[in-house]
Amino acid sequence: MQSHFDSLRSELCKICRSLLRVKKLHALAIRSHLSEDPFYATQIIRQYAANGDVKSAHHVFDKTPTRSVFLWNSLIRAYAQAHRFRNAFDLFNNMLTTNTRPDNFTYSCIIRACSENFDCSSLRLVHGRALVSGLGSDSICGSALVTAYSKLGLVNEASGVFNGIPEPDSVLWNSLISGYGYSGLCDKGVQTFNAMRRGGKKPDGYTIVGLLLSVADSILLRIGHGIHGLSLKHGFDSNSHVVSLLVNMYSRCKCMTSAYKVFESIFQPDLVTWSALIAGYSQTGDYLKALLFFRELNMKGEKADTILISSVLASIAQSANAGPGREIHGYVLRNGLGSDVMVSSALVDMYSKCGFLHSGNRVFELMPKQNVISYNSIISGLGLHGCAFECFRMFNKMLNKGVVPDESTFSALLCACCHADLVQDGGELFRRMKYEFDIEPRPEHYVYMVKLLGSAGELDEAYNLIQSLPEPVDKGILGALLSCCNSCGNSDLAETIAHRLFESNPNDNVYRVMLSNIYASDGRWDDVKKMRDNMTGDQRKVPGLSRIEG
DNA sequence: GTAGGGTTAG
Repeated sequence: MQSHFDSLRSELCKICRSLLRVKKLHALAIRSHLSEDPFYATQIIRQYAANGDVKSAHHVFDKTPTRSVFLWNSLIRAYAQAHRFRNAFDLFNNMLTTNTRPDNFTYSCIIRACSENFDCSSLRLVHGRALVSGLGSDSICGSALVTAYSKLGLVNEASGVFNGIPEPDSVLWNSLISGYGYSGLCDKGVQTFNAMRRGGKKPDGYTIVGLLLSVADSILLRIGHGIHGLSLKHGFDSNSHVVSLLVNMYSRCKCMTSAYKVFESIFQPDLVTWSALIAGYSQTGDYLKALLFFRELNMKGEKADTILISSVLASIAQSANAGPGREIHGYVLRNGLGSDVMVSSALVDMYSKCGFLHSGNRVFELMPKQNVISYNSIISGLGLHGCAFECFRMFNKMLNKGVVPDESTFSALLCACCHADLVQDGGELFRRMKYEFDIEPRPEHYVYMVKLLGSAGELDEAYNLIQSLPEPVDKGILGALLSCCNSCGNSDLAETIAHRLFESNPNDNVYRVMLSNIYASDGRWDDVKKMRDNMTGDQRKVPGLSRIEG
């Protein structure tokens, strides 16, 4: 405990020393009559901003009578980096009323702020102003625009900006490649990369990262291998961004052997790379390895941060063994991370999935501020424990607090209705989701509705719901109805649904097994045999193993 | 001006 306080005190001292240095520098500039010089004032603003003291930075700005474009840019950037977007925009608007014209760096800073604030209309407005100012073919402004549009999901607009710039530099090429990466457009990314090479531009670490971003499925593993080869060829394998993304790419492709090989090849992996490996094991279901590597990291004396702790808690939730979760909860409290919304939400989920709903509830109630994810975690936990009416109360509390529900909130609520067989409540929530909250139902919402209707014996209603959907209907939704036909003993409807599933999933024997079971319960043994004879491949089941940890 | 890890949806 003592060493923990020592380390906190040392961190605090470092911050104070750094801020003290800036204040001393500022005082010195005042004494030397340099504080009103825009050059020195800009440097001091930057130093205050780097130490998180935007108020003092603004004070220096106010006291500087001659305001250069650098001075304006430094304060706008200070506000943008502190996520105080309103202040940054106001300052930008004030700047427009002065004789100091914003330059390409002012625009790029404010463009980035628009995308970080998910403010598409302001982005378009700023883009228009940049064009009027004659910055339409400026690479610096252009790369910020390409990135901003891509991050808001408007990749076509991003490529429009790119095409408007006659001689793109490497940064602009990289911005477009990353834009396709964020959008999951792997082919487009590779095409742009080839065009970049034809244009005589050399790839760098940013290029490789941009390309790797879209490789998120094992179908694309061949392309991932190719990009990996390219990064080795160009010597980017020691670039920490490239390395962590390679680990992440192999994890997303469910190829943990390769992910580990990359990790193992690095001399000193940083926290992000450790985190990518641990999250990879966690997300591919290998929670034991995830925990093992978390312990190894701790043994090295490295400090885990909130992102890493959240990943590890997700692993523990899968393991359904609260012991290590409690240990990590202790670590969280000792390190003052208990007020972090991401960590607390992961704790709520971990406790409820490990069977300790009360502990999860307590963490939830002690959170200084809850967001949509924390509410989703507690609603899901309550639903999992069969407390449907508690879920509804929590949902109302969430609405009263002004927290806007999302798709996952309704997944958790509908799931709770399924657990408690509340058909009418489920139907009402499904309607509210669509019409009151304007959320388009996703396949899992239909799965819950079909399960709800089916388990209440309302198979026709469930079938009508499916018939209202455009083709191709998700196999999970059809599978849910097939399963309900089994419990209700409706073999006619089961045949119709099963044949739709056979057509779209000819190699998936699970639906043949389901239909044959329905035939069996009807005593239609000839049909059972036919169905079993139609199966492909090896049908032997691997025996399951269970374990309970005390 | 461009790049990396994250919590909920059983």
